[in-house]
Amino acid sequence: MQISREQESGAKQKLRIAAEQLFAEKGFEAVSVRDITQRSKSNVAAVNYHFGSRDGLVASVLERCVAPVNAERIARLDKLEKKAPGKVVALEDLIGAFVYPLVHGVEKSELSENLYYRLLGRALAQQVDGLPQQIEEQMQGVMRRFTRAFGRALPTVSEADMAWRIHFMVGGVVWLLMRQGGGSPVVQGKGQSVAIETALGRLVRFAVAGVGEGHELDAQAAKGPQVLFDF
Amino acid sequence: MQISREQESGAKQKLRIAAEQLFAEKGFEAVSVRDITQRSKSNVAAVNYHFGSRDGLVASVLERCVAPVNAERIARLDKLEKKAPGKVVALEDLIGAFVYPLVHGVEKSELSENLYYRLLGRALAQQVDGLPQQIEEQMQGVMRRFTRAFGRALPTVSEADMAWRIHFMVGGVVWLLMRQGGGSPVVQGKGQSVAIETALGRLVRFAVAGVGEGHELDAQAAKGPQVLFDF
DNA sequence: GTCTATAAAGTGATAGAC
DNA sequence: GTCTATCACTTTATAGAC
Repeated sequence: MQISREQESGAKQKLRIAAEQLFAEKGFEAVSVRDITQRSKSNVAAVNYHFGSRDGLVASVLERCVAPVNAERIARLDKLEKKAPGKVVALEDLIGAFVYPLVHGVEKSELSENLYYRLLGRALAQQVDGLPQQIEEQMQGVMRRFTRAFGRALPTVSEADMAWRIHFMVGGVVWLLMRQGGGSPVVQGKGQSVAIETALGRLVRFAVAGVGEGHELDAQAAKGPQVLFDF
Repeated sequence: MQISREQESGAKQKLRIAAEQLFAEKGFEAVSVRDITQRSKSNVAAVNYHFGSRDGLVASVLERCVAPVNAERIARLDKLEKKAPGKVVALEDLIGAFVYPLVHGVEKSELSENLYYRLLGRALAQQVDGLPQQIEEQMQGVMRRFTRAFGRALPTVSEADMAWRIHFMVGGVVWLLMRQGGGSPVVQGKGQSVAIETALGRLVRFAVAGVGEGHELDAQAAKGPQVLFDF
């Protein structure tokens, strides 16, 4: 039976889901083709038939994971910039547009919430070892657009400084995702597990303060370089 | 020849250095025993002789990497708390005590700066998949002590909220380390590579703002819950 | 499309010579 | 301590039957 371009056969889907689960649990390097075909109850040749190779499957999972997040980020940023043309988009709105799309794919995913976030975190962390070129370029495009928008929101912050602040924010995002899926609550002590929306809300507050650091003071008294925290 | 407890034989050291390099480059999962013995120009049995197993070598590298950082963190925190007994240690000093020890081991390391930070970042990120129990416990002890100290510095912030803020700060640390060692500059655009001290300084500023978020306002007008950034 | 069988190379670990 | 040879097993990938 012919299947439309957007769909995948049942066997292919079963394969992909098993792969996503295992990658989320153990990481992309620590899972063999046999682990995947065993869990999806298919045979060892299936991965190569449907995805060309193990690497092809990994790339496919990475793309399905990351691309929708980036698309949603751009869509939200577009909307914000169109809503008030010529005006500056507020910092908290920009950070929200960058952070909240992370929950966008969870409903469509066949994985549990925890596993989904863990997978997404691992996928984003793969930037360290290099993502497939296509995703890498998409990622760079997103970062460029957001860096520019952040720069407009905080004109007194230098481009290099802004890039670092965004970098630290991204670190918070990736770390939150990777550990959110750990099964055990992240917060020590009384720690109970917490919904991702709550955690993302806290992250946005944190990032607004960190990224906007010193800016409200520059704005109220824009007279040369501020040396508020000097150490 | 007998060697003292603190030293390691030349062969063992060569093995460890090669392992550290390869782990930093490719990650702990993606390096085989043979990769390591080839680079260190020893034989395949050497790893098992000196470290018991591949896992033993990984654990040894993780410990040599992480333990000194944690020890230095505790030492600095001790010093800060002893300097002004009964008084509250300032937030920026606490964050400095948590962050700056990360550069403590680079001089003693035989690795290049970039590789060293990449290795340290990967080691810290291993918390996601579980560190050896000993290190895990040490890590938890450090986090507990710092969380308490942070709580004293910012008494208006709830324990759970504080844990999350520290969590995001840690994310920034891990991400910075993992990407600092990427070879290519982290900062896009004009991006030139930057000394770790500069980057850590920026991270500290970011974290002081993020962790202390809303606190200066609570302090100047401590009248019930603040809803400054509500979205 | 699905599956078995198998190729070809790689894996961690170890016995035993030196 | 060092090294070679080798074991027992796993790895990705593919040829070819159905």
